[in-house]
Amino acid sequence: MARILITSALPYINGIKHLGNLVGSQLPADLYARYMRARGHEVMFICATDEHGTPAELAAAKAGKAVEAYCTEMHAVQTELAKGFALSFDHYGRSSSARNYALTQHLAARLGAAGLIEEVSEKQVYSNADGRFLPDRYIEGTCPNCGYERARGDQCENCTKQLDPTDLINPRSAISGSTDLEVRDTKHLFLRQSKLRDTLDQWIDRQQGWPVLTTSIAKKWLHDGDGLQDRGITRDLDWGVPVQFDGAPWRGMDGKVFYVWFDAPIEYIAATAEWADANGLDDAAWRRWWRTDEGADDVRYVQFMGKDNVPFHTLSFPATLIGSGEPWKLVDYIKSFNYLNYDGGQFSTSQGRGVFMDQALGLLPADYWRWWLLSHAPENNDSEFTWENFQASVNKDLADVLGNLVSRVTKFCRAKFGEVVPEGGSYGVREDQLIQALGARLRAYEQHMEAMEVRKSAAELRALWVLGNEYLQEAAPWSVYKTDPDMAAAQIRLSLNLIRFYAIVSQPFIPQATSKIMASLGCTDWTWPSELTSALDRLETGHSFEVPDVLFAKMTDDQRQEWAAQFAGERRDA
RNA sequence: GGGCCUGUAGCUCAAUUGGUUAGAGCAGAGCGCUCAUAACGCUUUGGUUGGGGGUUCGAGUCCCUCCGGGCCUACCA
Repeated sequence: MARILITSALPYINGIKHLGNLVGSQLPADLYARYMRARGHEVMFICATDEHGTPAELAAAKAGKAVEAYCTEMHAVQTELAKGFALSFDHYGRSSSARNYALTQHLAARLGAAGLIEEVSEKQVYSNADGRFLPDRYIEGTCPNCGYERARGDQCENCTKQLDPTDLINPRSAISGSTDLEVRDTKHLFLRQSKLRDTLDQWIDRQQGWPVLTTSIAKKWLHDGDGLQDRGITRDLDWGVPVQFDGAPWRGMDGKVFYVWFDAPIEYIAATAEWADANGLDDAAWRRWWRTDEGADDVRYVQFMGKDNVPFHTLSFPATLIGSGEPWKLVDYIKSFNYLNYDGGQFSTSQGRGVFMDQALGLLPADYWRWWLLSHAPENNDSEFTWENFQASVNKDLADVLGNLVSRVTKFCRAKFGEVVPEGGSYGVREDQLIQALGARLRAYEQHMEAMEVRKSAAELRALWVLGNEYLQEAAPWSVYKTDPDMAAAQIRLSLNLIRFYAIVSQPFIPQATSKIMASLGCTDWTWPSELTSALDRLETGHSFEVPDVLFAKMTDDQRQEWAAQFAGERRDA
């Protein structure tokens, strides 16, 4: 039994996440966590809301709420949606927790003591009307290069030229539109990542089998231009972890907070501490996952994230942990994902384009979405959601191949033998062949799951389901029953056990439907079927069950058309 | 501009890293079955692997070039 620490990239607090966000981190992380638990490993699966930063403040202001209250509310909403999608976090924390404040400040102090923090004075644009400093991209104006009137302070979206906010003609606040802007001096802390460049480079080189997407992004940042740049880790904001605190190795940083990207990954650790607190456990309980000197040496740590998160997880966060000089557990494997597009364009939180988590659950049960998203996960390329593809996939895979198999077996049994595992007969050559075929495919499935090959795992799982239909067709118990009821009984006995087998191995993908199957079978033994022969004998003669309701109702053409139209534009309540 | 990824059947994707005749699912066609959610099974039609050139005994895979798609480029997160 191994110990596996799993973190999903933290969803940002400013609204409900769309399906692209979901499939990029939380959902595959959940798949892996569920699988590893099913295999009997000790798993710690951590996620949290990422609550700091300018967008959170603006979203709260837009909602007419104090930022803290807004975040509390949105955290509750996201927690419910996570439950709705059956995401099996051991803890779903908050980056605004007291634990994260303390740990962020602790690590910053350690970095300061190690000479890895530098104070830098900068000039930054301040908006009098908004009463805040503006990040570059929150300043709009006319591009000096192409004349585009809605160029942002960091880059012109029209001509793609890199800009400095002071380059803009007629600059204005993107928040209020105010032109009452001025350049002010402000002091910030920079993390001297450049001093750790070689250390990080060698650390990346030592990693085996990481996705190209992960390593290529890290290498690019390490070697592009002058190499890894130092990074500002503080901001002039109200909401966040205070930079000035007791014991801080710097002065004059009152009123500033740490940059959201500095404290967010630290929340992985802090959330584990929150987990311990929530369960009445002591510090040793969480430290054995994170401190290599306190038991984390044998932990395997896997992170899941979209590709936009990679630089922070391959460079900044490791720099923070390594630079602290303390024996924190570093990530062992980073599984990164490309983007999921929506019907010819990008999902967009700001534009309300695509299907969002709350809306999805309002249309269909979570398993439909889980299955489609995971079986089409954007592992090698960006992938695309279309309603046609979604309908075809879930109807065929879930309703026809799996759901209908459960239905035909249980209903046939009820009709001929009653709702009880029938006795009589014995397994023959055909049954042995089935068990052999199942074993081969199960091993392939296990290997893909271990390797976090999500799409391949889904394909292999589906192939396992197909074996059941093939067997049933060949065995034809409805026909055999007429001349040899005992043999038909044996065939159905195996088929009922086969359904249980499918429930167990499919659980990581479709936990809600598989729970229904197991409940119908009156079985609570979810032991992974490593020993196939005995696993397929688990439901014994005389064991009673109930025919389940239709597991997966099909998505109709009318629904598809209605939903495609409904989600063609922007969401109205955004 | 620079970097990375990518282009394979009508659609969505594979191809053990250069090795026999490029494979699956869906869609299409034909047959079978009648237990089942008009479900299932069997058979089958689809490919000059984006175009062109090169290396090699051998290229989907490596190199060059052109065309198309995507992402990143450090103050959104």
